[in-house]
Amino acid sequence: MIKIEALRVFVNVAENGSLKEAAVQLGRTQSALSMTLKQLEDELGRALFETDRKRNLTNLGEYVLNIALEMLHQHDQGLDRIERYAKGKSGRLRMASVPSVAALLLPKLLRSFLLSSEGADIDLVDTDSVSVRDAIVSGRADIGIASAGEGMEGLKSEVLFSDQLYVICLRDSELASQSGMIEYNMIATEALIMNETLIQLDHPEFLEIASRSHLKVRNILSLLAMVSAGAGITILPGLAKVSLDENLIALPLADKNRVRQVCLLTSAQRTPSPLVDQMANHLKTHLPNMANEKVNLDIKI
Amino acid sequence: MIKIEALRVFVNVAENGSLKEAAVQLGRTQSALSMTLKQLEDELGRALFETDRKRNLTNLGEYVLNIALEMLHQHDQGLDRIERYAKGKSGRLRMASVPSVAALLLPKLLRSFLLSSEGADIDLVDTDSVSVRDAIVSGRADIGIASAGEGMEGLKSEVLFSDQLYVICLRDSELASQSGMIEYNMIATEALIMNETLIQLDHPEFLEIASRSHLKVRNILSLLAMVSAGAGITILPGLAKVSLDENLIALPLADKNRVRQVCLLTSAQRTPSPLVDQMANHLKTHLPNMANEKVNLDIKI
DNA sequence: AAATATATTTCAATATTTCTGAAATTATTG
DNA sequence: CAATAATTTCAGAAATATTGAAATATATTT
Repeated sequence: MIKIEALRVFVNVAENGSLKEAAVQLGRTQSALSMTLKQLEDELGRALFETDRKRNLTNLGEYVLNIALEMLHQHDQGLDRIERYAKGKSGRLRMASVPSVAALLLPKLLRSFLLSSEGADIDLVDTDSVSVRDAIVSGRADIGIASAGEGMEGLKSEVLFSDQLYVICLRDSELASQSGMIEYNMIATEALIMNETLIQLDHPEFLEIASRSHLKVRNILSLLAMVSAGAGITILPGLAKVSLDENLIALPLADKNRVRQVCLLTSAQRTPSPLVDQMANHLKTHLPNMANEKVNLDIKI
Repeated sequence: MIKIEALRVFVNVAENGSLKEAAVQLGRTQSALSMTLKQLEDELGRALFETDRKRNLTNLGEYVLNIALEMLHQHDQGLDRIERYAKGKSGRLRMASVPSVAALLLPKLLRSFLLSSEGADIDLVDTDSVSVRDAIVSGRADIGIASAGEGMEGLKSEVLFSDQLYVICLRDSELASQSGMIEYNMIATEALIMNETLIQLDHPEFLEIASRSHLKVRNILSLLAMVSAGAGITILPGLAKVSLDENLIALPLADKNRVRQVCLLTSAQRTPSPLVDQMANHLKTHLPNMANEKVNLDIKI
């Protein structure tokens, strides 16, 4: 059986025109190469070189050189593809993320990820947490970033970071003049504009306030515009408040138990592709710090 | 280092969904395959199958299966091409032959040769012996069939068969009524039409006769037409006389020493391609018999 | 053309890799 | 949960590949 390594030896010797040189390059003895070539010639039934000096190829040698070059190229390329894929450096990765993370943290994170993995294709979709979970369960996405929630059927979830909640109101409002954390009773009389994050909040006092709200806005820009226009106040996770209008202010909520848990989601059924693992690790090691930096940086402003 | 044989094992196991089956097909023990796969997974750093039962592939397994199938196909095809070429079953072969052999013997011979060697391309050119030799020396042809002659510089030559010479004359001529072999003195008074073969004839008596000839015709059909028309007689090798006109007859020449030697010619410089060797062997084993059959068959008619 | 230098092959010992058979372990199925 | 089937593990055996030294062959120089 002709071995690919024998062809590699032959190509090397043929291109060097000498066993000696090839032996150095391949890190083997002359005699090892000599025997390999002999065996190859035996298997072909004819000589590959005109004399035992390896300067000139026979007709067969020329032919084998051509084919072998092609074979080795294809072979090495195939192995490279397999190895890159196995190391999570190539492949297709479909991500789904809530908008705040997608907009504020992922751009920088994905840039660094793509630098280390030439050949990876990433599709990023941003939607609300429910849709993110659904995308993972149904197989439309490989990896998700969303707040913790019910319906964890078939999902593997891991907390990436916790996001403190803030009350967003007009800078010149009465509420803004309060010092310290905001207790629920302090916003009991305010008009609360609901949003997706708040649906998870289950503190009894809050539920009471929420039940009196008649406005729910999904899109963050619209939500903040509403607050700017004096339509009421809202509550948002720290990340979502990074670029507030001049006339708005974010006041930390006193209830430290009710925070948004931002989770990494993957399918519990299928084994992750190497690229998914790679990305999961990348997210787990970098996202928490990035989130903290982002939120703290903003607080100081 | 990932070995091609490990990929072959993997593909076989993945397609069978079981080690047991694959072990039978590959003629190896289960444990051998198990170890090969383990080693492959170690090299990739991750599992190829979901469990140790080989029914379901991981994401990586699927990917490797696809690439490996392609790699194995290319590899096996490459080896096949090399082996076919080495065995003289493929390649390009340029032949040059004198017309008599090309027209009477080669059709059948090439047909049988091509049957045993799918993938061989043959170019056949027919010209006179001098041009055949030139084509070989100059590298325009790989193998030649021509009568022996001077200018053997750079040529390797081997006699394939000897061709008895015949006098060709009108059936109702005076010469035709002679019984037995034809001696030179019997044609001394005839008008001799020269042709390429006769240039090699160096018997003194013949040279004398030839010196009185004023007509040389190269093309055999024209030559025979001349004789038919009563322009004179000529002398041809046995092979050339296989399909004489009704009104012509071939009489064997008495001078047994002056025969046409039909030779196999190859270059003495370059090593022959496997296909050249193959064809040379084919010619050496089959042409002599075919030539005899052809000539004898004709004599009985 | 002999002498010297260079390259390759050969050979037997050794190292490495691969394979096997039996026992142990792990999944699957009724 | 037992019974069966499949796979893994392990140590020894077999097959392959590699080495170093000597022999042989080929180039170069004088």
